[in-house]
Amino acid sequence: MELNERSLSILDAIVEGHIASGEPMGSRTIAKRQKLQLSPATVRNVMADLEEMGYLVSPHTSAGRIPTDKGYRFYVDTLLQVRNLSQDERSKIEAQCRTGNLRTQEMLQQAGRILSDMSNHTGIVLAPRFVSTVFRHIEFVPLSQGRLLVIFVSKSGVVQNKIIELDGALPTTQELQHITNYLNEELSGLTIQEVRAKIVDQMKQEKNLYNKMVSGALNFSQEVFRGDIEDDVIIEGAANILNQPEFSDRDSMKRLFNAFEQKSNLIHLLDKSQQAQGVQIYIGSQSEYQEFEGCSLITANYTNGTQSLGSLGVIGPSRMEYSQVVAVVDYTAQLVSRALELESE
Amino acid sequence: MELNERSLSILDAIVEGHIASGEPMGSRTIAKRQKLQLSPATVRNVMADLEEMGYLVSPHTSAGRIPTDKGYRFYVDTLLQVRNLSQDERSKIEAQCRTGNLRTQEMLQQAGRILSDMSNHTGIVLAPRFVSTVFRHIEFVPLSQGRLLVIFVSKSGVVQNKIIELDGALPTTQELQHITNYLNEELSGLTIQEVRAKIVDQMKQEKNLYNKMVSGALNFSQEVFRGDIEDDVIIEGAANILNQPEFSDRDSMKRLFNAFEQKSNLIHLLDKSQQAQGVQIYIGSQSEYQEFEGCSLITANYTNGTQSLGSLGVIGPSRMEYSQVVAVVDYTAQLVSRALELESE
DNA sequence: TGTTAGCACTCGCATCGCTTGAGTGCTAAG
DNA sequence: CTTAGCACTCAAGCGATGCGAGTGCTAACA
Repeated sequence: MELNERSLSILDAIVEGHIASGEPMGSRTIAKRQKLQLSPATVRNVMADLEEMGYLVSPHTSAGRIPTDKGYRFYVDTLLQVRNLSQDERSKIEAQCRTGNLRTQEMLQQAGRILSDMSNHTGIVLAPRFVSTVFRHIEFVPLSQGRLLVIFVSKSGVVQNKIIELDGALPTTQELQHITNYLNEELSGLTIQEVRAKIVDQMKQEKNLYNKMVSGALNFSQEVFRGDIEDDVIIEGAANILNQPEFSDRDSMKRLFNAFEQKSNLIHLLDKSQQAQGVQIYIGSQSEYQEFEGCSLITANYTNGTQSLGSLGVIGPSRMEYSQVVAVVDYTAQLVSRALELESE
Repeated sequence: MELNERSLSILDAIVEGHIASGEPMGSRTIAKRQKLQLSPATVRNVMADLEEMGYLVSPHTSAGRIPTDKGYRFYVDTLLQVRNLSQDERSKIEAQCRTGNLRTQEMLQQAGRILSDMSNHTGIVLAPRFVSTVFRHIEFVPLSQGRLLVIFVSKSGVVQNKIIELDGALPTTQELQHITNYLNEELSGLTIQEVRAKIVDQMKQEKNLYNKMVSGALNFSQEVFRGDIEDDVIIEGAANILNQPEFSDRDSMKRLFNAFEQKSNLIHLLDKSQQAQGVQIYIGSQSEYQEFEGCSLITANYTNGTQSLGSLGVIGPSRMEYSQVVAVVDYTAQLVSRALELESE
């Protein structure tokens, strides 16, 4: 079934009207604000069709219509006109985004705050995924009881650390120094993924050489780079959830806040979006996670010029001003990309 | 005005009853549950007195009485019987608190989660204050554009980093190596505060020596240790706020969540409690911050055996089971202290 | 003098019935 | 195909009412 010009225009008016007012839209209201002069009755007929096709529902018999998830989906895919940010808004974002000599982590946090402020929803940022960051520097600090603190620095200046526990003897300070030098020289400039591959590769080659020093270092390195460092999600403005009338019932609020605390599902979604180009929009249950029922998630990936590093976005009720939020997310992602590009020169 | 035995007992019953049920307590209810057999009328008389003295209020004419902040204060100071944790609860906390080879940061986060879970409120942990941690190790990683990444490791294994921007020339790799060695040898084992003092001290001494190498290093070090690294607050279970009927209105929820996001006031309170010994209880507006109206904060400091490092606690509505929460906070602080004690051996 | 029973009074809250108005679907005429 | 008209539905607001929990006061009692 095709949607003709008129249906599109009416659907558009309903979605935008509902986004603006929060109320169900009635035929009269739509008929009034419509350019093409139509009577309420006609609008009602079209609305009935749209409801049948699953784009609209009415919350109860004598109320107007509101968009379904499918309706929103169609709207953002087909009807949405992304507005341009005003000069004012741009410079506001830029001013906030002054990287100065912020650490990358702080810069990303700042980005999250901007997303939250400018959208009035919740801003989220997936920090550069550890396994795909470019390795710059490694350092070891012996702790007590055979435990070794390993500090990684990525090319973009993100610091991560973990503790490894050694069954055997702790390397001597000197050995450690050698290993540190070796790793810093050999592995700098590779991503963690590549580092892992390289270690395995070299272990094969060295196998028969019996170069004790190197093979010891390799064994040790494998230990160091094994296992995951948890990925970091930055969430800013979660309290804005409380402003949204759609989340007035405790349950959905609780669900959302739990999702924020658990993070794992959020990471999964953001990760998916990191692998895509440009702005992605996930709507309600289509995002496959129950927690996000009634929510939309607007994300974009950011890069260092060549490679996608992470993603950022906004989460809020399905009824949000997509036009505004998409623009903000897009622009913020661009700024972050630019900052990281400079950073990693 | 003195409170006699009977008044105390009645106040106690009112506070505990209200904590348990959430409802205002009427004279009949109290008269029933009372050991000393009294008629409702007598109880009413006493209640009227207690109200006059500011320990109770009635939300409206025909409702029972609820405790005021002053009432709660009196209750926790005088009447509260801290219950002992059951073996079950203890081992539950211990099991969760398994330090394993967690990093200190993770261990503290875990503690926050326990506090939240066991109390059904929000758990907060003030990580060891940076300026009073014992310095173990420092490392420099040059970044692009004259910026230098400085990584600090404290004795307890907490990693902090910051970026400094150098106006002048970046030291050469070799100079940096020297400075690193110098700092690691000279300063290891001091707190950051002491480090700062020592640098200033040495600068005075070296002033006339024209030992270029050392004075260069000192100048540089001063730069490195200048300024603050923000203190870290871990907040777990913020969503539990949503379970509390007392925060059902949007406003107070919003206030609280904003306080969580801003953190600064929370840090201030926790810091105060870090300097005290044992369990502290702040009630409602007595905590001097408006955001925490209607809230109580129960905290305890933790140590590494010799020195107070930070503090942790639970924040929730004034109407909370103090008896339970105080026990949990106390025990968790003990466990964390013990873990850090081992750590820093 | 302190305690208690009794009683009148207050007030929040839930319930019920009513009205109102927004909105719909259907039908028949243009 | 569009539109006017009409009967119908239903949420929401409003006022009246009754109920019950709880109080304060007074007078009687130990």
